[in-house]
Amino acid sequence: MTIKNLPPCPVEVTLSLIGNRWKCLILRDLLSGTKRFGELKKSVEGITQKVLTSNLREMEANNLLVRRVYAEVPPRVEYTLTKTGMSLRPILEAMFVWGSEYKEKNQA
Amino acid sequence: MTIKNLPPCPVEVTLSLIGNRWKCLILRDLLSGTKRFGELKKSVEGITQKVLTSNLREMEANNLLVRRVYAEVPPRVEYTLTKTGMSLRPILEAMFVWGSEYKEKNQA
DNA sequence: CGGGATCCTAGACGATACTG
DNA sequence: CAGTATCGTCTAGGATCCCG
Repeated sequence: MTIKNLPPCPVEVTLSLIGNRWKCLILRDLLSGTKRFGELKKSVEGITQKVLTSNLREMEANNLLVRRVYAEVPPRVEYTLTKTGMSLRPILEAMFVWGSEYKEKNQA
Repeated sequence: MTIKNLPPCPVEVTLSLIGNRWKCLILRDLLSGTKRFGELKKSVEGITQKVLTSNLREMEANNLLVRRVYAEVPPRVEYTLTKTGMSLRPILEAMFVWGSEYKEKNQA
């Protein structure tokens, strides 16, 4: 998926950028602020480093987040949402709200 | 994914039910009202009947839609969102809004 | 028309080892 | 610590055929 040549339907545009489980969860965890690679690996339950890396790279390429490398030993790499990435918050919030209500109804 | 035993995080709950491209698109097309199988197959661009069927079955099992079969020849099968399915509208709307803005910025 | 049954493939994902 | 590299697995999805 190039950053150009987007689908005609806006919903599909969104799906092409965050239309997978992992990206949504990464997004969820970065909305509260900058995080290191290792922190994300812990908070995004069940993800492997390979998959985490590839998803982060794609999101970086799509301008949803920035990757900042610090020349230290041991190395430190931090990920921060861009303004564009931050603007996805309403979607995640809607998902949070709906999920909460669904849980309440179907599990309580 | 059983309807019980939901993930702790509400966002993950939502993802477990509509966390794939096809379900979101099916949802998008059913929000405007009841549709027949063949109509969905056309409007959900690129989906095969097998994948459409399996996704519809899962969404039915999760109580997001109802399947109504009419004893006619040729057969007619209609799909309608339940109240729960309808309640996902805000998520899809948020995706629509974000996708529109992203397109405008990155393609215009 | 709306599937079910079958077979097959690509790509997503996991596991492990290695490194600057 | 945060990766890259390699290999293996597995399943979502595609293609095709058939049927009530």
